[in-house]
Amino acid sequence: MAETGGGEGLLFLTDEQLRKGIEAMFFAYRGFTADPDRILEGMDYGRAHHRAIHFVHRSPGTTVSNLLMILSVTKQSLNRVLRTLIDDGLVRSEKGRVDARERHLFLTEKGLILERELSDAQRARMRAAYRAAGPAAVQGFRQVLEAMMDPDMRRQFNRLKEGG
Amino acid sequence: MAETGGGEGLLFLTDEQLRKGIEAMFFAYRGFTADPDRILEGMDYGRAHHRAIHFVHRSPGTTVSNLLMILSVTKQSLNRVLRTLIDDGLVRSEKGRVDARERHLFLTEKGLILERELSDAQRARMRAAYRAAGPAAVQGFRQVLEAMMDPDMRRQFNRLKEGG
DNA sequence: CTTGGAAAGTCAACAAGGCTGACGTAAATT
DNA sequence: AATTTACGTCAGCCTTGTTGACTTTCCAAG
Repeated sequence: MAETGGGEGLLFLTDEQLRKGIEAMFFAYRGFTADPDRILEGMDYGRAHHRAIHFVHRSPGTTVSNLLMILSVTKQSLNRVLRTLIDDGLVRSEKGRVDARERHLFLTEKGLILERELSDAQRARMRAAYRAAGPAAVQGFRQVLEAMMDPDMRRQFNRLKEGG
Repeated sequence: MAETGGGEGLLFLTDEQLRKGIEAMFFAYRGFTADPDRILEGMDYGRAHHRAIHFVHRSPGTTVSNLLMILSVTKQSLNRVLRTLIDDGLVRSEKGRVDARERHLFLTEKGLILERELSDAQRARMRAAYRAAGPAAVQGFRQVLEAMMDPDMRRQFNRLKEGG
């Protein structure tokens, strides 16, 4: 808990420990995406669609440029994904009332159904991991992840945490 | 620490908490790969080359099929990456002595130099995150990540932890 | 009112890195 | 001798990222 003053307290910072952490991130991230990937294969969608669906669901009415910042991709990349989701009736794009240049994005009923299926799967794995590790571990998990983000992303992350 | 028996102890398993964890993984993984990506852009290499270099360095003399299991890609994908690394003199491929069908992979001097540059950058970020979060958090981080892996990958991960 | 710039959409072309399928070769195993 | 294993390679396809150029729409400032 307290700042470890002595030498032995820093054993968790050895190169070997760090390497284990790096490999853990690598293998865990695969598990993290495995279930949604499985659901999406066969449909015409991929991980990029999942991400768009997630963040539109997360912040209904968000704009395209907002989404661009969060996802850190080019508008061409995002547009290709968004185009198919809109054409397939999963996402609704609504011209802004205050600023008509902006497009506000929402999930349709159909979109909500897929979102639910994807996030149920992903949450189930997360829940199992959380339960297995316990609440104290979860807190540590969150702390390390947050510290690992780029400052810009940490800001995005914390904005999402608070605001709707 | 102990198994939380009551209801309040399970607050960390709410959908909202799980969603935060999911988004934390998403943003953190970007940070995790950002530094090596930056180093590799401009060279003819990408994240796939980094992964190959990492695990060859990790287990010198490992075979191609071994690497295939760890990376979970097809031999065609791996071969494309390995081919360029061998041609560029970063990786050495050695015919097996006991089983001459196998190829054992090693980093050359040149390969070790790039590996060092990449892993220094990635470890620096990891170290900063670990230091900021503290040893208790790091332990929790590792526990949750390990619980999140697919069983096969967890086996790979733990095999790497022990064996050279 | 005009003009500059921001937000969005679109077309085209390209690259990385996944994938499948098919085929070949050398070496080990049966 | 026949089969299986480990590896390499050719060809082609898909997703998802990239640049660059161009248009439309619209807000806001001059």
